[in-house]
Amino acid sequence: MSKLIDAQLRELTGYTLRRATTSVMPAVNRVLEPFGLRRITYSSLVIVVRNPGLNQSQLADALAVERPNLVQIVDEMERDDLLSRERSAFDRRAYALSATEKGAALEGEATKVISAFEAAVTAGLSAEQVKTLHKNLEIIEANAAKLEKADERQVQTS
Amino acid sequence: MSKLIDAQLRELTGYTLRRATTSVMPAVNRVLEPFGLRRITYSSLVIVVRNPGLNQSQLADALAVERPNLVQIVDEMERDDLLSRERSAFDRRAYALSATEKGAALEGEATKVISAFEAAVTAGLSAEQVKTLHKNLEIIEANAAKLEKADERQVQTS
DNA sequence: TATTGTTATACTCTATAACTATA
DNA sequence: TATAGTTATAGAGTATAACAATA
Repeated sequence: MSKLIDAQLRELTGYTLRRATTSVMPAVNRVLEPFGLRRITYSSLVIVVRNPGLNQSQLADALAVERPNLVQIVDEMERDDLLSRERSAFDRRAYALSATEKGAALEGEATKVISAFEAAVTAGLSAEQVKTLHKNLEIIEANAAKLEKADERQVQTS
Repeated sequence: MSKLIDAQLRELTGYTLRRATTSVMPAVNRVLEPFGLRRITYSSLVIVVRNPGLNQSQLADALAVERPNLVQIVDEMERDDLLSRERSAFDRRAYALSATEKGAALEGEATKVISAFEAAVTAGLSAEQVKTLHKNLEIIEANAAKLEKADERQVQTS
């Protein structure tokens, strides 16, 4: 019954996207909870492990998070001894971020479980279908970003 | 540069989904703003127009919104004269929701603009590719919901 | 002048407990 | 006992303005 009620909305990419995200996010949180991680701290850890020395602005940019909001995220991870802030030798305004041993180890363990979760959440889809899905989602992400940019320009000049 | 930094995360459905949603939602909001609507009120309006007489619990269920959170949404739409609450003849606890003339007209206008937005946000994808995308997103939504349900059972019995 | 990190703040979304009136 | 709608509330997530230190 309720599956038919929103039939028209199911034709909309925005709605379908939102429904899938709302369903998946709490599930991801549950997977990460035993590691003391949440989505944003796990994502940060993955990036810092693979890009040691990057600064907070670069991390915020990579994750599409506002700089002010990243501060408390990095605070939390530093407190949990997952990463460290060191003043950059080149630019004393910036902090060079790097994962601690504990952080790198935790990332490895969490990634194993995330991979298993990934398999479960994409059950019924082939590897190629998943790849296509990701590609198409990135196209949509870029399209929407372009629309927003155009809209901002319009607001500024009007 | 920053496109490569999160390469590993881009392999994850949860991450790619989240990024696309975060990009699309503000764009949808901008499209609806001139109509005095936000995503949830537009979605509610579409459903009520096509399912007149349904009650708030049914609407909340269809939209995957918690009942308490729907109250203020319906309040807002009633205040804006988009829909009306009438005590159900069959069950005096429930309200039968129906769109006002103004609400129905607004839904029609907003849907036209949303359709144009839909085309812009799926630019580069064929109608069939979009259809497949929606189908696969629904599979993922269902997979995640199943995982959450299983997890809840585990918590209850442990 | 511009940028890095920061503080303060506010708004939206989401979730839960507990109440009332009906069933 | 259970359900429909409601109130109150709290926690995430997200966004902006403004500041000090440094470039």
